[in-house]
Amino acid sequence: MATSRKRVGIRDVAAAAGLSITTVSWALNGKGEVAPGTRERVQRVARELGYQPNEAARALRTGRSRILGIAVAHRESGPWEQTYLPYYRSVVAGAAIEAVEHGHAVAAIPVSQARGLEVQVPCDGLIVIDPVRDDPILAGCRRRGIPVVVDGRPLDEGFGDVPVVESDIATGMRTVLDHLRAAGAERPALLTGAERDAYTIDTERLFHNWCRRNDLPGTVRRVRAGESPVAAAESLLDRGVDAVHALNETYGNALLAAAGDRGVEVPDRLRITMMGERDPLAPGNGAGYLSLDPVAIGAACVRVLVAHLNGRRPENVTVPCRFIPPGRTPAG
Amino acid sequence: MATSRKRVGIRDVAAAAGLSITTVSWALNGKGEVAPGTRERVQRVARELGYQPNEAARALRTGRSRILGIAVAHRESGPWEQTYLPYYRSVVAGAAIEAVEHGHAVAAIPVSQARGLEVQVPCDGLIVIDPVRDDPILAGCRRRGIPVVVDGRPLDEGFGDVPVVESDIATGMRTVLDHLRAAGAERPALLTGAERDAYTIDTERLFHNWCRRNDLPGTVRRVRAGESPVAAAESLLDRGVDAVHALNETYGNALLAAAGDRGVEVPDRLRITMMGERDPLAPGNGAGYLSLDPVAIGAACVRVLVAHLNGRRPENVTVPCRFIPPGRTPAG
DNA sequence: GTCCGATCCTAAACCGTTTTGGGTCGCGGA
DNA sequence: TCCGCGACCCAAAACGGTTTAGGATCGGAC
Repeated sequence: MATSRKRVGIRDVAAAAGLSITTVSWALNGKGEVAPGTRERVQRVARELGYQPNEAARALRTGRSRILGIAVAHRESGPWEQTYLPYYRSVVAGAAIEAVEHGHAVAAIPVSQARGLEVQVPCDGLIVIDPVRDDPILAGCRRRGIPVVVDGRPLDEGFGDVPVVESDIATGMRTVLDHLRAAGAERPALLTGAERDAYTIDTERLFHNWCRRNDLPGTVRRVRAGESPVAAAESLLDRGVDAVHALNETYGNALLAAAGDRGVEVPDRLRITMMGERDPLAPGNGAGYLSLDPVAIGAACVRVLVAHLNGRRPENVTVPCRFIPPGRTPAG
Repeated sequence: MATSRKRVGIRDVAAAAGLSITTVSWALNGKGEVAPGTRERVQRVARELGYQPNEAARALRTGRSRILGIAVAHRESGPWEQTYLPYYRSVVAGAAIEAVEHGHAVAAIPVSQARGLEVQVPCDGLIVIDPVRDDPILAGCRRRGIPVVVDGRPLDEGFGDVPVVESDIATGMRTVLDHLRAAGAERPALLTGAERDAYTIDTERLFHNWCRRNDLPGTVRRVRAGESPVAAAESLLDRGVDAVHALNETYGNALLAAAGDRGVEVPDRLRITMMGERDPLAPGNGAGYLSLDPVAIGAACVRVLVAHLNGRRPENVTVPCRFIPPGRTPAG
């Protein structure tokens, strides 16, 4: 073993087969005109020598690295990790699985608020999740001319040409709120956050509109920065609401905890729904879940990006949410 | 806008600055001897021109792509998705966050049982999760001479030299079982699976040993292939056990469901623990969790791999598990 | 016999960097 | 004056593939 220190390159294969490197390249990649017998022989020799093409060289020449970058925010603090990180993970997983169908791999590239992409890697296109205002990544990609798709409505003007993959939270919110109402809600509430991102703003707006349309009083409680979500949940329950939708799983769990503390039965006396992932097979906890279906979103991003790479005109996509109604409560 | 169709390369910067490309490369990368004023000027020109180096070319020349591959299994079927996929996601997330500290990105590369890596990308090293017997990926990496680290004991002989990152389930299982005993268990049981992988085998062995050491009768129930986990859980409860540890979250959830069905209170009349992730902030469901801490494992894999890349002798690492004791049950 | 197209193959250019091995210049010491 | 030396910079050679442009061979049609 350890036949030689150097890696075996296409030249070695050509020499061993007594052919030119062009012919070897053609034979292995199925291009050009090569006699069937020759092709077969080349493949056998390559296999015997254990030849593996240098992907960097190939990427340089062809301009394609077969890598799709996905910019994942890299904050470690507090509630963020509870709510967004799981989302990102699932998007990456969905993207990775879809990408392989198109011959690509997915590279998770951490980004920081300040510097944008933390590390430069060769990639054919980039998926940007939740772009921020004046997003340095979008600007960078535009400069470098690499195709982008964003998940979540971009806040900046001037990026009207980048394709967008979005969750259909309009329909999702309607489903959830209709569910709450059908379950008997008369005083619905929303437990939301102080952050003014597109998702929060949209959720609040949809809640307001739904309440107005249904002629119901809508209570909105924002968890202030630094405030304990459980405390906020308790103060909300004090206001006599009978159904609450939570912006994310952190807030939803806070509601469940607050309800548990004061012995309010879920979902019989208090209906709770929240945005978040939930394993449908896990024992129910009385709450309903509206899942953004991040795996589907990741997959959709990849499809749009690959279409873009292949020169097809990319189109915006909306991904339906999944509603998981409350299951049976555990332990009786 | 659209000043030119071609991307701006280092030659353009050199021309604009009236220097050679060598000097530009040195100025931008902080190598060689360049007059401070010149360096500054180059940086300014490069910024003005929006120069971004071609990473593929750089990777070809330097032999480093700054990408760490992570081979994630890509099966979609049944219980696998419930238990292993979340684990992989978290490993990838942990690896990505750690990798950026070392200037690398992490590429998730799906693998198939048959073909091994599904797509070839340039990467400096590879993390292989749960290597299988006669693993084609390990063999491929050995041929190509690219560094590997595996998570989970490799089953093959002949790979004694690849560094291993492992969960310390020996200590973890002791913690869990000691917890069950302290909570009053007298007839402990293990709900395990039919798969004969290293993790299952080890878990069963550790359970047996612990029971023998503690002079307690140990009941083992394997969920057969195709059998419903809930049915298996019920048949186990029929045997009069008072504490059960489950191999994974699927089985643990089945136990919770079975207990709920027959009105057995958890954890008062039946103690349940399981391997699996659990958000410590989520409302408790009465079960204890032993987390493999996949985020920490991903991070450890990256550290070991980077050490390997930098020529340091890589060492095996064991990552402690995290035990999350049962929280309060929801809704009272 | 010559011309032609089909078929198989080759030499060389190319992709955009990094790195090697000097080259030039000005200055101080012998 | 000449040499050595440090500081600064440059031309050209890698890196390892893919692709282009073209050369050789051969059978068949005229």
